[in-house]
Amino acid sequence: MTDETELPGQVALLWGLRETVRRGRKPSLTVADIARAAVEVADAEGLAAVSMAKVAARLGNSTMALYRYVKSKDELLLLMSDEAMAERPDLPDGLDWRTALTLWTQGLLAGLRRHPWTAQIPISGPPVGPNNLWWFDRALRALGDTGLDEGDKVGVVMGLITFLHGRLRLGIELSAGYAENPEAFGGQYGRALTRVADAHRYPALNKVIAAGVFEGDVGYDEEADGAFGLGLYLDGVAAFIERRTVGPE
Amino acid sequence: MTDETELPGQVALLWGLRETVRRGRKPSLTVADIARAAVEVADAEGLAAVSMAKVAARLGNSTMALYRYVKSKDELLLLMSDEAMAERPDLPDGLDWRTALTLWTQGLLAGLRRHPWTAQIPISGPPVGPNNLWWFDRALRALGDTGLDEGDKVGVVMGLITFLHGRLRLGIELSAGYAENPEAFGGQYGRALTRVADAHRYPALNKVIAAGVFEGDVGYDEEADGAFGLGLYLDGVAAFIERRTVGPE
DNA sequence: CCCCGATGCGTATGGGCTACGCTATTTGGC
DNA sequence: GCCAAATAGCGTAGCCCATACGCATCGGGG
Repeated sequence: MTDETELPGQVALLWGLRETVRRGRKPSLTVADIARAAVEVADAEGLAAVSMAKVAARLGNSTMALYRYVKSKDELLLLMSDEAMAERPDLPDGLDWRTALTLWTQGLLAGLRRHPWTAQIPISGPPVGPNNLWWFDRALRALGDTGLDEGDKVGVVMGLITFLHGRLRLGIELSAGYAENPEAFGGQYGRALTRVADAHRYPALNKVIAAGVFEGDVGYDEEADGAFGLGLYLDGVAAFIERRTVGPE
Repeated sequence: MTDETELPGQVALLWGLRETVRRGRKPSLTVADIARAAVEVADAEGLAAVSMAKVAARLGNSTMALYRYVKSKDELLLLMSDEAMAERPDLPDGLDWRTALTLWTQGLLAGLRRHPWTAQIPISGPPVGPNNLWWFDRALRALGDTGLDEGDKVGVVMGLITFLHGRLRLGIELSAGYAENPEAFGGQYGRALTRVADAHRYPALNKVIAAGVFEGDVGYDEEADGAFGLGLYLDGVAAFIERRTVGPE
């Protein structure tokens, strides 16, 4: 029971733990090279443009050479989703939990904005890559001195991550769509809705439209919602911490 | 300015507003038929299995026939993402906002659990389909008598939807992965982490592991997080409503 | 009754993933 | 020094996919 529980292959892959080899031709690539090249393609041309052939070409190898490093394209996608979070900002220690989590969120979102395609990669399991775990650890650390027990900390962080994944999809993906196709938004949006959503069946929606909320651009104001939705969640966390630390102990 | 501002083609498609035709052969399908068939395929075999050929076969038509109704596969995906929310539960009126939003959330999540692939469809614009707008309207209605102004209501609902999208990805997609591949989770998860995440670089994470939070199954407890994360957000909303209605007016 | 216009669809093109087997390269053991 | 084993690199080919194009087919208006 000391050591050799076999690691799930994908975990080993993410951490670069390949058995040191003796015989045979030397590898000309590393798994990390491949992940980086794939991320570059996705950043430049979108996730749909990531093909084994294109990634291989960027590395100066043939398509099939990649399969010596990666079992399938799905494995490559897994690598990419860890590589996308590779940029780790400086997060100073010793801040109060709310400031720390706000900075953490901003840092994470900044990274995700650089790789908006992460939202399109299906999630196949809990986080196991080194970069994902680093972010997880830093969020837990921010809650270090709140007096919450470890299980509650995980709950709070999971909730926050949950929120951010939604933010990624709605905010970032939506603004990417906006950048590509502004005429679908703009004043047209509210006007199209009135044409189609009659007041009888959608009363609350029509009240919003009548109040002019959708006038002008609907480009999803990052700043506003970032402060808004996240702020509300953190308010809830604050209330939770108070409840927990006043009650027991 | 009375009427004929051209609707964006995709909006017309979603609402079934095609010009009534006079001459020519009769269509054997409707756009709704196609959307339904595509949803059935995705439910049964996953989004990746949705191909024009498979959808057409299920309808007894040839592949190319679909292109008389839909310009591209992307348009079909748009139709699917509205069709996936077609089931509209009874949401009683006259509840307080918090109960109403909780019920709303549960109803929405129940639908999404039946169509977990929705998380993988890229978002290309604001909601325009009839079903999406129905859900939007009902959430706004739940906030009807809170005294918030219309813009704030939209903010709260957007935040909630943001949260739910994350929930969809992390909760639902993750449990789908769990169902397919339980051995990647289970007790193995915590154990794999200790093998790989050394205590020096991930101190907060290791404290959590040491506390036994990851013992047993990590199947992402739907109930727990549903109440947990959502509850925290709603607590924040409650504080917000209080602030807003006490301050002005 | 005929013909215009719309639908249905067969074919072809260009791309994608990946199984398979051959070649090239490296090194451990003798 | 040399061989054999082990490994990397990759060309080929099979299969599936989205979709452009052109022709066959149908149905109602004149």
